[in-house]
Amino acid sequence: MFVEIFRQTTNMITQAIKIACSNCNLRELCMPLGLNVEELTRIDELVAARRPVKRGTALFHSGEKFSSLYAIRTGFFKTCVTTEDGRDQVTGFQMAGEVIGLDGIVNDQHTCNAIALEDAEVCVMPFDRIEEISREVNALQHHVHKIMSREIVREHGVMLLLGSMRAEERLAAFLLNLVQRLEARGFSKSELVLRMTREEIGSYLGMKLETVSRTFSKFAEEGLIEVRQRNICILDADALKRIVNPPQHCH
Amino acid sequence: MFVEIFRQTTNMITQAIKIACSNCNLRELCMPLGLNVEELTRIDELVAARRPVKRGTALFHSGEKFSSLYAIRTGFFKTCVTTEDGRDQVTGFQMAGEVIGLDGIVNDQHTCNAIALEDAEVCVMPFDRIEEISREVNALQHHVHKIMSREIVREHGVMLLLGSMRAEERLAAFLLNLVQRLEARGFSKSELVLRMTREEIGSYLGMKLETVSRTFSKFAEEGLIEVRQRNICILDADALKRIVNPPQHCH
DNA sequence: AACAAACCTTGACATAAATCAAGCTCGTCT
DNA sequence: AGACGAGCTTGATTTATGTCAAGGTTTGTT
Repeated sequence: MFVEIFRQTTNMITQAIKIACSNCNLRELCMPLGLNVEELTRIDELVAARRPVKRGTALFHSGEKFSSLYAIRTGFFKTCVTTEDGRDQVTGFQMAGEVIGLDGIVNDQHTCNAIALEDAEVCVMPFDRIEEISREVNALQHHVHKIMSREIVREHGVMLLLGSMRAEERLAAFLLNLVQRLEARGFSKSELVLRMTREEIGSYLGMKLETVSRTFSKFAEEGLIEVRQRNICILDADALKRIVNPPQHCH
Repeated sequence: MFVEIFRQTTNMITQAIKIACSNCNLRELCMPLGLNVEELTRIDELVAARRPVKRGTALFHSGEKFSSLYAIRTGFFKTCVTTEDGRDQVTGFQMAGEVIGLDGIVNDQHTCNAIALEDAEVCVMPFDRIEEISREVNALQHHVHKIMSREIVREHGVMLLLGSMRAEERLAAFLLNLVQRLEARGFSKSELVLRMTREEIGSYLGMKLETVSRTFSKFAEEGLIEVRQRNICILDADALKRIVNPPQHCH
């Protein structure tokens, strides 16, 4: 009996601690900075629940009713859109601290699928609650706007990549972007483990998996990277940067 | 003296009428629906000014400080991003009732250029005012979120197009999208005048201007459209749709 | 341990689109 | 009116990437 109560109590405490953004080490990634205590308390009400997502399963599907945004706590996701005729386009890869589900707001239903590429956990933030608290906490309001604007700008970058770069440039840009985001999360800036297949990379970058593979091999031959399956080691980041942004000729 | 006062008075009235969203025939395109009188009054405070933009000139440039969103009243814009090495990517074409400038929110400066493709006029909506009124008018708050979400979803569509479609499919999708938006504004669903060059279309669709031109010619030969310079007449919209979404085989 | 299923790599060949080049059309400026 | 320039079309050729195919590696399962 006593043991049971103890267990319940610690569970409740654990829950309370687990759910609170104010205690979350990812807070600086998904929440606004410089909040006072009162505002922090309000923010803690944002997250209704945590939800685990098993590798290979969907956090949400295209067509599903939209109700919440999700902040990734752990794990790695891809989002992809599918056409009627079965074409599939990966629209992004998301990691801890990033927010997904923004596509669902406009028509109150999701327009893409979010698939976990490894076992993951997300914070479920009901959107009506976000809007409610946004009205009171200005910093949150602006933060939401920034997150959406950031996604728009990111997609501009992808359009540039897809619309005007060649395969090598795309893959170099992709790798640099990944390590840069991983570095911001405290990981190495030279070693990384790809969580996605060559085919998923290819879909994102608008090229076939064989071309992805060949381009990896080419980079490896040239000594820019080391490839062992999904383990990539970046040996010459500057060279990759030069591939993305060829230095100008002065004529 | 009397004449002067009269002139000033009518000017003020004209200004008041011109500026008010509540009197604007585009309101249903850029503003939320179903507002009460009180809310409408608040909304009218959103637009600080009208601003004319001459053909070929920029509404804003990449790098410029962000302060406002712009609702297009008349005219036609393109937005484009430029890389250090001079590559240029058109990220969108915008027409009356659409809102531009969302890219500037995240870093407080614009990340793309907005160029008028014909003489235009925009409503200047200072963003801090938008945020302020959003806190009071829930419908506006949600509307802003929807506009941003819509842009994200639109860009997903462009990524699909750039990442997985062939030249003909891209151009067909482009034409169908244009007439669909024009139709929503009361224009013909079969005739349209392109406001942009073949090169700008090509930049948007990730292909060269020659390929755009050839593909137009091919569609014309096949009787799907009629092309006379920038005047396009859509003769067989269904065929264009079939190009974008090839009908499924039943195996 | 053996096997299967994904996933990845590499080669040979095919092709869509880019590039290069020439000439045309239309609007506009002198 | 004539000339110029921007924009467009079309042809010939090249090239980057896709396609098809075979075999290799890793991981997970019975």
